[in-house]
Amino acid sequence: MRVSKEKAAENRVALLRAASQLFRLRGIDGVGVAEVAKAAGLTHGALYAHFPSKDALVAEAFWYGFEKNLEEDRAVERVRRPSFEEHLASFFSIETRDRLETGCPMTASASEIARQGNAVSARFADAFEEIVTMLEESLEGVVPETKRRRLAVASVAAQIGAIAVSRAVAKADNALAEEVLESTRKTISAACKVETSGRRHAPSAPTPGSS
Amino acid sequence: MRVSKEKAAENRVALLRAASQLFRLRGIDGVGVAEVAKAAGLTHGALYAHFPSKDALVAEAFWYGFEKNLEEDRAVERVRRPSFEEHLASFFSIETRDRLETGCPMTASASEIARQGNAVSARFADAFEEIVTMLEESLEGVVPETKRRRLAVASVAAQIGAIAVSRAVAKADNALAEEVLESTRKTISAACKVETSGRRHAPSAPTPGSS
DNA sequence: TGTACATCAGTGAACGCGCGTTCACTGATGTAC
DNA sequence: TGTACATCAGTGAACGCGCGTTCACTGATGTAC
Repeated sequence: MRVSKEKAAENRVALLRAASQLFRLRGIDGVGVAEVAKAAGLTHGALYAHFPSKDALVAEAFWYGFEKNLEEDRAVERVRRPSFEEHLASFFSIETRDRLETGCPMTASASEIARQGNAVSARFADAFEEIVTMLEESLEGVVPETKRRRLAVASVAAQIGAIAVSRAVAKADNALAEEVLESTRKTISAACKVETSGRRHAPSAPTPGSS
Repeated sequence: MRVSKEKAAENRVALLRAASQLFRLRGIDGVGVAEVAKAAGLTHGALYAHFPSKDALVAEAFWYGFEKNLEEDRAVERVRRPSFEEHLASFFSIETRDRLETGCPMTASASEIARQGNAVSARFADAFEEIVTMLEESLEGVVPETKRRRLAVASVAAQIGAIAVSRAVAKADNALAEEVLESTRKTISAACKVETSGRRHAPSAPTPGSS
């Protein structure tokens, strides 16, 4: 039976949320459309009233999950912009690693995205750029302008790797899983410091004392 | 019909090679046992004479692919041990990124491994440690002993992330894909240098001049 | 060395199951009068 | 405002297909005598 426009819009969001979480948790190939629809409180047929194919659902669900994560970060930023070091502490935390189904889809599905179509690849690239921009802003006044983007790009790539590795080895060797996060964080932090030391660069912002 | 012991052993290796390459290329959930068997020149039934389940095949195929890659590196090392910078140049190269089905299974399947069982997780942890040890050796005489492992762990984690990201965005934005590799390599290299500068550490080895 | 026979790697049909997608149908919604 | 009706989100059966796994069978291999 037909439902109201508002209800239909709600159902669409419910489908995206369910798809997004399930894909992160069990992989894109590991979840069927029927399960996504059921988790959203619908039958599989209804899904095709909202998305033309599973591929289309994957692309939109990836973007939905990414935006939800970024919104949280932006909400934090409205209160106070976190420093680069604070971003790193969050990126490489055990909490981030253990938040699989609600965490960043880039990290949860990194190696699977390479096998998806152009639409998903483009969404991934956009998402990557957005996170890089956020990190670049946190480096203003800390690192010379010419180095900021390079450090931000490397930080995001390293984070995606460290979280994926930490999740992969966690079942077999939790100590190693934690070491990977901490070692990568420290190393990126050190790379940031080497770009900072020995020059004056930013207009006026002070370099905050970091451990 | 029964085959000779030698032929059976060859078939087992053919199954592992086919499984290993197909899983890297199209994902663990994206390849069925029948396709693996066919690629090895057998029928699916034969696969179960060698492996009790697909799960067992996955774990063994992962290790097979990893060992094949490590053997190549060891062959190179027998001629001349590459420097840390040379390892980085290889880790973050476009050639490495484009070698999906014969490249390191850790990189090809990073985010999928987290969803596999304990056996695969343990194999991943072992593989990670082996690569870290290789990198640590290349840092002897370059970086103080206490920092070597930290840098090696971070380098491998960062490489896995950078390659995964580069593959994910390549279809949509190849310039970004190349930037990710280069930026991450430079940043890890900088982190290595900051640990080197301003101290004497290694017994007697000279620090090679690197660009 | 030659013969008889047990072994077992490999074959291919069959199992139940879930996959992505289609479609005739339902019935509340939203609109035209 | 009340009535008639077109719209379309959602239902659920059905489609062909491939999945992982099992198993009766085959026949060359390897072994015991």
